[in-house]
Amino acid sequence: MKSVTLKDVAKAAGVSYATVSRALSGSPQIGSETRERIIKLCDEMGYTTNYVARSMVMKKTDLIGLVVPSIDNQFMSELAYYAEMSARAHGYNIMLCNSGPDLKQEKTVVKLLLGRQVDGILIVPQSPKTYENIRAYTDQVPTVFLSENLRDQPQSYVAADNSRGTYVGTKYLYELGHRDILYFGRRHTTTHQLRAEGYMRACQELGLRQRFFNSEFSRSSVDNGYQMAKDLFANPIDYTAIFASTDSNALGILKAADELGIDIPGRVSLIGFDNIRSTDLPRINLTTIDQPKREMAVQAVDMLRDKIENGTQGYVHQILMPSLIKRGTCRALV
Amino acid sequence: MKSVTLKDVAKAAGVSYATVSRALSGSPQIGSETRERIIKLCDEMGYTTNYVARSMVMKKTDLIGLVVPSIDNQFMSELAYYAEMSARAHGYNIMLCNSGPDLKQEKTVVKLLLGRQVDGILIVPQSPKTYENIRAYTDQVPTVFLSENLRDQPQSYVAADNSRGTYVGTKYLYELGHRDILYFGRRHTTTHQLRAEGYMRACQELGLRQRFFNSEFSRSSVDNGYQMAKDLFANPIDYTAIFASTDSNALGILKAADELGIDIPGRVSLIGFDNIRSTDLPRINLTTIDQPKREMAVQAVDMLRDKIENGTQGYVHQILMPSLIKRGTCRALV
DNA sequence: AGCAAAATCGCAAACGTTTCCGACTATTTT
DNA sequence: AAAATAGTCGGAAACGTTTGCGATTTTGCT
Repeated sequence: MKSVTLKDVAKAAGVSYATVSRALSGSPQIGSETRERIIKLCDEMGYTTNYVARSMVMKKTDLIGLVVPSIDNQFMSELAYYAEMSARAHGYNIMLCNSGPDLKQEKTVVKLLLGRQVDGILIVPQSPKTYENIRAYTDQVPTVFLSENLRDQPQSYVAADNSRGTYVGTKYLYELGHRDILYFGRRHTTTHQLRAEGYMRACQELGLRQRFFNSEFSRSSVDNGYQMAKDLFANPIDYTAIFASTDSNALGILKAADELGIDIPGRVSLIGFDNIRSTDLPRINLTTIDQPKREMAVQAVDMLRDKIENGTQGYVHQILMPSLIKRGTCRALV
Repeated sequence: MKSVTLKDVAKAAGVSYATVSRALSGSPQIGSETRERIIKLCDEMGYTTNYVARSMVMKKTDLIGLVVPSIDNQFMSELAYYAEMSARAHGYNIMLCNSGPDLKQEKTVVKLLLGRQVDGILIVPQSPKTYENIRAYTDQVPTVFLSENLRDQPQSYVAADNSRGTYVGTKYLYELGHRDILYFGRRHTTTHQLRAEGYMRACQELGLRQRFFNSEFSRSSVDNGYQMAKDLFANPIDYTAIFASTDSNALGILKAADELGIDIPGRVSLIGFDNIRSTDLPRINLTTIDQPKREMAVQAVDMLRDKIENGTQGYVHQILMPSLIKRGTCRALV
């Protein structure tokens, strides 16, 4: 359990440990024969540099704190995957924290991350209140928000163009012949406001009536989508398509519809948003709007690296293009 | 960006920084009035203890390395969720690494984690070769394997009783009236050997013929399940049920069957293994064997904590009970 | 009131690394 | 041949914390 230190190999090599450090770091300030001798000795002795000691003097941990509401969630775990891969490719490691359901825990974990001396924080906010919740810390360490649109708030973030997503989605529905499109979902976060706005803009251009069915729940899960959809379907169905603000909600709608014998897409077409993995499953085959999760994640770590390594100060907002994924839950009307 | 240190609050309080340290750590070796005064001063000044400096002297980082093949995977992200929650509840943070597709990357990341001085490593192996692959490191730091059954190898692990899972699954199928049950899946890891064994044992007890259809792929995804299933269904269907060694494979089978017009569960019943989230989706509703992911994760970090904190040496094998989840893809034969 | 004991606090070492600066050697220049 | 220069290397400080030990003060007891 006791690991070999610089001092150990220095003693073995008969040099000072400053020399060993220089040999490893590739400093020009050292002879090439001694360097090679030391390097060989290092891996013979199984030396690996102690990053916590290194971090101490370098005042840099090469650590990025990644905080997500819950990693147990297809959307976030996909983001996390790409973020970790990209971060590690650039020499960073990821410290993962679930910010859980409440704001208190979210604040707790970013405080923890600060104590860990992370070089930067990548956070996908759990609620619109997150910005205020952790604002006291965001000026202590480079921070970028991920996936949530903060509009023009003074905070760097990368998100999909949510408004455009719903816009092209309802246009697609229109082209399929749909004239009565219901928008299903909450509008409590900026992201979801934008999604609703994209729908509204398309409706205006197309001369369509705007119809909303709002979920009052703050968390978007298939369960509450299901509950809401049962309420929805208790009323007469005077629309031919539903735009769900979220794939999870769309899945809930699908479940309710199946139970009630409402044919999708026969009776009503359905389109979701996010393109989480589950939408591509057999029998589900949900038409949806893709958020470019890979791009979002790598852009976010690039942005963060820029702040960390170059000390870039201002706030940059990166908006990525979503794309329509045509699958099986939208029917063309004759 | 410059954070306040012990020395800063010591100066402000007019005491030595040793005193401040003791005040925070709750040492009895300090007056209660000075303690409270210092503590108040600390959060006035926004002091948070620097964990890297602390780790340096304590020779303990309170860090657990979590390495998974890819966090982008429902099964692993669920494990990761519970592991992080449980770890943090006990004062540990999680350093997340994807071990990627190849053994080289897996070895690389555990070496990295060693350099990071993590107190322990939690690893869900990417292949049966993982044990050999990282054995050089597992005696340098407490390590527990997660989800993969290592049989009686000298390595602590926690896994589900895979053999029992398939055993009760095929018994269930039998009770439903099925007499021709095909086992679908690879058998290259110990875990999958055990699953196959459970099936075989049940078949022997029940007097059933054993039928196998093996996937030669090493990775279990819905895509290769789909490819294999298309091959399978090219042959005559002389069985009434399929036991898929994995939910992912089961999903692939479902896809192939739907395309070919083979009714599930009308023509053939289907049961999976793992109980990943997707199996509970509408229209999928896959009958499956649940791995108790939450229990597995918390038991794994408990085991790791025991090694870390108590220096427990030996190898302990924790086998958790799976359970049958009856859903809609298994039909009773009249 | 005097002394032992307990309580409280400061000093300084230590953890393992990086890097500035100075010292020493070998090489080149005048 | 002497001096300047370049090339190598070691000494030591520094990063921010914890903690053993000693010093000082306060308390308790007779």
